[in-house]
Amino acid sequence: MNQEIWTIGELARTFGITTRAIRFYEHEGLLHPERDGQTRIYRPRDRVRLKLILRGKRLGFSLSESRELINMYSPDADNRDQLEALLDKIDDRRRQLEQQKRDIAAMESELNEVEQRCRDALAERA
Amino acid sequence: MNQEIWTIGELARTFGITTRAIRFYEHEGLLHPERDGQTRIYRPRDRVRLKLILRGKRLGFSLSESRELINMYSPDADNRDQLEALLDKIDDRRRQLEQQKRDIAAMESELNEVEQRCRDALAERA
DNA sequence: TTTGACCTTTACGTAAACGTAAGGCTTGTT
DNA sequence: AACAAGCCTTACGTTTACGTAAAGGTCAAA
Repeated sequence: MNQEIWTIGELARTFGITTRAIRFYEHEGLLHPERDGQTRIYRPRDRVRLKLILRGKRLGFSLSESRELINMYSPDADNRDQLEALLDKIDDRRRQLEQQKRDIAAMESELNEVEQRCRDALAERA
Repeated sequence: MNQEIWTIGELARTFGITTRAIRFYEHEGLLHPERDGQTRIYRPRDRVRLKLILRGKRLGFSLSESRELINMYSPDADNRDQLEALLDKIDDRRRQLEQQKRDIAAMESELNEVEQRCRDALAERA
C-alpha cells in the first residue's frame, strides 16, 4: 500500500468512495490514469487529484469548479493574458473562501448559543 | 423595504435568487410564510430562515442539512434524550466546520503558491 | 379599459453526481 | 476444473435543486 501505484479498488477503499465515482471523475476529465491493458493504474499524480476533488466536495465545490482549481495548480498558461486571467481567478477563489470563513464563524457562534440553551434546558430538568 | 413584511419577489431580488427557488424551499418544508388570500407574505422569521438556507448553500449544505440546522435553532426538544441527541448533532456540525476550516487553509496556501509561480512567470517575460 | 407588473398553481424538463445492475474478461485459490 | 475476487464497459435509474413554460387571477397606471 505504500507504493507508488494503486488500483481503482484500493483508492476507493482508501477514500471511502465507490469505484463508480472514481470512474465518473475520469469521465468528467478530472483524472487520467494510465492503463495496463484494460485495467486502470493510478500514480501519485492522480491520487493527489482525487484528494483535491474530495476536498473540493467537502467545501461544496462542483466537479467543474474542482476541475478549474486543479487546472490552476498545473497551469498551461504561457501568455500574459492567460496568466492575468489566472490571477483573477485566484482572487475570486480567495474571496469565496473568505466568505466561507465568515459563514463558518457565524454558524459556530450560533451553535454555541444553541448548545448553551440546550444545556440550560438539561440543567432545569435535573 | 424596511418594514416587517415582504413579498416573494422582494425577497428574491434582495437575495439574488428566483421566486421559484423560494417556493421550492417552502415545498421542501424549510419556509412557512403566511398568506394574504393566495399571496405569500414573509415576516422576519422566514426571512431569517432564508438567510440560513443561503448560508448553508455557500458552505455546500444540502437543503435537508439546512433544514436540520434550522430545526436545531428552534428546537422542539423537550425530553432528555432529544436534548442529548441535539448536543451530539451540534458536535457533528462543529467537527464538520473544523474540517472545512482545515480545507480552506490548505486551499489558501495552495492558491498562494500558484499566485507566486504566476507572478514569477509574468516577471520573466517582462 | 387595456396594458403591465405582480402574484398564483400545475407540470414537464434538466444538469449534476453518481447508484445499480447486467454481462463479460482475468487471475489466483481450492 | 471451478469458483471467488476484482477488473472492465454499457446503460438505464435516481436524487437534488431547481428552470421553464403554460394558464390564469389582481391591481394600479395610462
